[in-house]
Amino acid sequence: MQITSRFTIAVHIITAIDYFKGMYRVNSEFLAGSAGVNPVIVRTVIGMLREAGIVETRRGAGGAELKKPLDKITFYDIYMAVDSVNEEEGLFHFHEQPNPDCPVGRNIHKALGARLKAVQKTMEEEMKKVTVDDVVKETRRAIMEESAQTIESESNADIREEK
Amino acid sequence: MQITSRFTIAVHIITAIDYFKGMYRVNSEFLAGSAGVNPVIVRTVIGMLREAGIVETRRGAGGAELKKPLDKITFYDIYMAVDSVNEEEGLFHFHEQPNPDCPVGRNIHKALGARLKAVQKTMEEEMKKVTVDDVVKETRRAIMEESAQTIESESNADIREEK
DNA sequence: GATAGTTGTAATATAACATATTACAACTAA
DNA sequence: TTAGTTGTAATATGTTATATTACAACTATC
Repeated sequence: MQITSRFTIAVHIITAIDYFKGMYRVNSEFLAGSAGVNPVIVRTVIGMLREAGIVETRRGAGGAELKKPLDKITFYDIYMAVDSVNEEEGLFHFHEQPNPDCPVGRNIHKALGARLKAVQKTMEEEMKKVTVDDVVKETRRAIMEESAQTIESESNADIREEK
Repeated sequence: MQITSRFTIAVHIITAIDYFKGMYRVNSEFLAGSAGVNPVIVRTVIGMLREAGIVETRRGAGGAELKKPLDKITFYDIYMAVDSVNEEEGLFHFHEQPNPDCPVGRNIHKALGARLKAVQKTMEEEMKKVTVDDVVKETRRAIMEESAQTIESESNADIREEK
């Protein structure tokens, strides 16, 4: 099982909001086109990012913009914002009915649960060390290299642009 | 989304195999009763643990036993054995159709994927540090405390036993 | 202030996947 | 030979994520 794609969609959205700001009206339709998902999903994810104070949106006119500098938005912030993992249940799925009539069944949960929580914590701490800025910078670099190659190959000027 | 309960079931099974060895015939039915899951699930999980060289089973007579000492079985071993996370796809679910006509859409995957893989790696390294022995020891301690309390309270001798 | 375009959200549908269940052939200890 | 068990396939059920449809609330702009 995997952590919801809302997480990677959120990172994509934030990156795109930053990249296209000023160039396009960055609304849910536009972002949905970039990420290849449904506009309603984008609105849902953006709604969650808004509640977390990461983006700002406007009805009517449309368009989203960032409320925090990229290097202050960690993977953990996003992970929490989009409810990547159920708060109560945690990352690991427990089998729910260990037999209370069995000594192992009624006593393992505590020992196991504590250790799984610790593993999850380790992962989350690691996510605090990564920011969207890291992704944006590398993505921008990749885009530049891409166009550099196009020029290098002296092919022609049909540089593809997003619609 | 969560990591499959096969993982916690596997830890439970290994713990129970150790705890009840010699006392009961530890077959899939018995273990299913302890963990509160279907016997076929137990057989499936045990099958995966067998392929990983962690347990041994016998047809006919039934019963499973451990092939490795508890302190040599790490959470990571089990996590890998029961395919907790899809080998190719990883822990994080990527939105699969980022728009190739969009510079962000066709360039973000690499930067984002590398960082998610690193996070996953951190988690897995942490899982290598925990062994089933840790869980078994604490569970045994809990069981002892439990019966100590029963004696302490001088209630009576109706110490519950697994069926 | 009417209009056109957008967000926020509910309701529902579809798809994907995990777990449960049924069934039975292969096997083994006694 | 028998009784009991494993291994596994096939199928059912349940749960969750994502997609889709629909529309009221809202806002910039003409």
